[in-house]
Amino acid sequence: MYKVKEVSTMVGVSVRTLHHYDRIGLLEPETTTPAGYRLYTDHNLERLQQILFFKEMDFSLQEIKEILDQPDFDRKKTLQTHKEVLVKKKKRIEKMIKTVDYTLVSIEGGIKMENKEMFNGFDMKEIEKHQQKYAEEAKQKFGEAYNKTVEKTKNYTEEDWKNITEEANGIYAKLASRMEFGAEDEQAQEAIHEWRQHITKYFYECTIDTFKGLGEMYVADERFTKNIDKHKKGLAQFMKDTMYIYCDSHSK
Amino acid sequence: MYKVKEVSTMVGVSVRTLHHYDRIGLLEPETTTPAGYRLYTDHNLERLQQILFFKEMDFSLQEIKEILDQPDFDRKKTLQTHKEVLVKKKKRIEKMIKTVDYTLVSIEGGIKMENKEMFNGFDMKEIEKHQQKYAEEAKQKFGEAYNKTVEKTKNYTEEDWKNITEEANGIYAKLASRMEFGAEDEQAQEAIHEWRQHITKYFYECTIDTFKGLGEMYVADERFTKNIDKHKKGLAQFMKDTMYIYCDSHSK
DNA sequence: GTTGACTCTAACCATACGTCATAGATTACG
DNA sequence: CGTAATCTATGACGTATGGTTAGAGTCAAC
Repeated sequence: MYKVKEVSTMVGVSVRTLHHYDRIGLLEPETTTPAGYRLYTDHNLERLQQILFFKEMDFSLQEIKEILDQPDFDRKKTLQTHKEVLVKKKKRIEKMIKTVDYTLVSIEGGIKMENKEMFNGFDMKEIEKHQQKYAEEAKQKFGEAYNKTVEKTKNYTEEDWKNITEEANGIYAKLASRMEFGAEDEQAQEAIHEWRQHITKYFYECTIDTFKGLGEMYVADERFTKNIDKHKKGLAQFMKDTMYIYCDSHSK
Repeated sequence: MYKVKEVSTMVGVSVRTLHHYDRIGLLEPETTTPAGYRLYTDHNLERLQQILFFKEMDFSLQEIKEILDQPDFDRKKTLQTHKEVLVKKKKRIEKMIKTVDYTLVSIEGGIKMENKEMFNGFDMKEIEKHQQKYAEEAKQKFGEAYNKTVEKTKNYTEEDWKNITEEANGIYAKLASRMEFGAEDEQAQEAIHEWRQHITKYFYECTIDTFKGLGEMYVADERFTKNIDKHKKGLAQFMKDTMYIYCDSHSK
């Protein structure tokens, strides 16, 4: 049980923010002392992490509340939708940068910029319309099945997790031991097949396409790479190669 | 003289916004009727355009007020500073997109993401610190010379502008007439030299580097291209090439 | 028992307007 | 000229996310 200050320094949010989240019902502490002190559990902290994640993604607190409170919510679709918004924002910022560049060159080069041209790149209303559209769509999807994806893992016990982790580690070890024989090594291919079965069994149906994309992610995103290379240096790259061969020979 | 509704539809802002800008002293109408109706002049509209420009650039209304009211303000530096903020924002969004991608793949591939990793890419506080730093710097620069750049052209009369435009058109015509002879044509080189002199005389000291950058902008930014090609199709490209040769032979 | 660190609630502040509500002004039309 | 429709004005409340006091109670240490 943590008091506000502790949570505050641990997670990096202000005490006021915790008060605020409590008031709007976004994050209520598990219990309070007789004196009214808020006491947060680890469970509360987890929710706070989730809140911060979606906040980083630029969801509003209201939206986050709806997302987290509605157990039937499809996180995946929401994230995909949200990604489109982000891409649009990025494009808008790129346009802003371009316009600033243009303005700077204009100042330097003495070109008189007509006001109309100055605004050429922008169409805020269009952008806002899009954002609204996406927001509405996202809200409509709020009623859909949340745990199609997440519920599956949500109900795993500590015991389950231990087993899953052990199995995974076994596969990692097998793969690591075959690194010297190259990605086409038969036993490596067997192991990588096991890996796909593992994912499908415990997490999500892992199609060939998904599996291939996953492999690419292993080396493209350092957070994956670092995690995997904990077992053996270079394993991430090896897994990617092996997965590539595997997918190639399994795709029709 | 335009009434609120007219301005509103002309420029595309709400009446309420005009009221607001009036109240905070950002944009006060030239006069009012005895009945209190706001009457805006063309001059007011120009200021409104400027306001919208800076707003698009994500300046706050307060900042815009300071920028526009302080005649000793260096727009160029402010824009440069601001550009850095934009670039940072862009990078942040890119990270957000990456994290969303990561999360999606994680969901699909069944990788359990540790919370700490989930936040790997982010350091909001750092970003905010930077933004604040830039904002402060920008504010400090607010006292500096505004019209080092802009005042020069600000005092030009209609007559001046007519002459400048005529001279510019002459140079454009000369260049257009030499397009068939290629960028190294002597007369083209002469004309492009005149163009640089023209810019330096009427607008801003145009160094070789600036001139070269300007030339690139002519083809890289369609707003420039379109403007220039009004005189003759392909002129922008030709000017860029000619400027390139010119700068090459004049550098050092 | 006193001090210092921590906690609580309440309330005001800021952004950039949207959204009424109420009332006066202007314009169009018959 | 009378009336309706349209436009305008001010005023005030609401929104979102907390920051920032302010006054007061709580807790642990010395």
